[in-house]
Amino acid sequence: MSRTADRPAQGEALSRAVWDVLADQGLDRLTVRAVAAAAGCTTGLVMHRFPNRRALLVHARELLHETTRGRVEALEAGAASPREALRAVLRQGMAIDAATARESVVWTGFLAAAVADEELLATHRQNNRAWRERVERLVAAAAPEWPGGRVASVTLGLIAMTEGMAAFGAADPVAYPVADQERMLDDALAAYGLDAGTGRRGAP
Amino acid sequence: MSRTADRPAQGEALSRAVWDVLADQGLDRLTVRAVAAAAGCTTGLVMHRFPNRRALLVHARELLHETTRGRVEALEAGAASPREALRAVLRQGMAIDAATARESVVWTGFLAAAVADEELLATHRQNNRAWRERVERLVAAAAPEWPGGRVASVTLGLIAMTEGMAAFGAADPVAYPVADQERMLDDALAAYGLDAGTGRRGAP
DNA sequence: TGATCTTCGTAACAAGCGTTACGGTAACAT
DNA sequence: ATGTTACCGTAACGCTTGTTACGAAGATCA
Repeated sequence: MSRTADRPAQGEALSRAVWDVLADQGLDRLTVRAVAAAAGCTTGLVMHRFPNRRALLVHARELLHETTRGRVEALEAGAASPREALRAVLRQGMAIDAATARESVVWTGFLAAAVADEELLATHRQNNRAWRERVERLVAAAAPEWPGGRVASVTLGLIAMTEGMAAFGAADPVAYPVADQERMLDDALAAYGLDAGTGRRGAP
Repeated sequence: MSRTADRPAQGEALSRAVWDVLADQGLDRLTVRAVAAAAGCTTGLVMHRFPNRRALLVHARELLHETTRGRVEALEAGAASPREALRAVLRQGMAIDAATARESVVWTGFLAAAVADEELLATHRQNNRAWRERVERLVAAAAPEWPGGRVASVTLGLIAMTEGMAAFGAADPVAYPVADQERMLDDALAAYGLDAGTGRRGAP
């Protein structure tokens, strides 16, 4: 990287470098030197843009949050019905392509790192609760006649299921192909009475 | 630890030390010195019992596998019916007490470490596939009339759900109390037609 | 064109890591 | 009681890490 190309492109390259190292080397290998090597620069530039190593972590954490949030909101806005919106949002939470599989790996890494890091743990809880509330709104819109208790329980089942599936699929894509993941989701939605085909629960 | 107390007790204390460090300090803090400090000895003893750091990891990994396998087999053997066996086995996979929550933390740590460790990744896939096959047998026994495709899909939904629930519950026990986890599991089993109350699917 | 300032590469530091080698001490056999 | 053996604490090595300080090179403006 030459001297002073342009700031935003450099910042983006650095973000991608952080993301790359985190995704295919793990969180404990996210060293300043590894990020510099992935970005094609030296540690001087990295330490000039980030005050310390922790700033790299929180930056990647925000990157993960913004990426998923943007995709989820686009899917939610572009869905034809509440039930299709619910399905699309849950689907992107699994490991259905290279991007989501990488996100699952990074997410798992942050979850593991949150054990010994109070700040990462706090942001995890905040994002996770926001995610649950979002899916709860989608479930409530997909089944307006349900009482709150059922909405909460079904939401919990769905987000836990997709989260676990993302972990499984990312760690063993051969054993958990995309078609199996999608069938699992559709079967679960149908079992809960949330399949898009039938308009309301119990209707033919 | 005094000199030459007795070998098995010392080995067990060392195993517990490895487990403790792993559970409440994370995998990247699992250093030889940290294990020695947790066991109340020096690094000399640790390096005498384990050839290198990796041996600590594989030891803890086997410990995790043996612990869960023993508990699962005991629950399966002591269950009154196939459906109760299924429920009991799935229930222990969530974060329902201090022990299972710790196991979930350790499991997440190993999953995150498997990103950059081919051997850990291989053992993860092996254990995970064995786990899926076990639950598939339980589901098939709980619903003998189901075709294989439905057994596989429902099994996948159940193991993904409990795995994600374990991760959520371990990271945020306040937001995911045990009662909510159990209700989620029971609601899911009922939605799939696997609740213990009704003998067979659709029967009153 | 030359002064100045921002930008970033280079180099070094202390700290912590895995690992190894060595010496001392407890246990055991005779 | 004494020699032998196995066990384990001590200390050091080389390596990697985060972090800091310094200097050079290009951009900016007069």
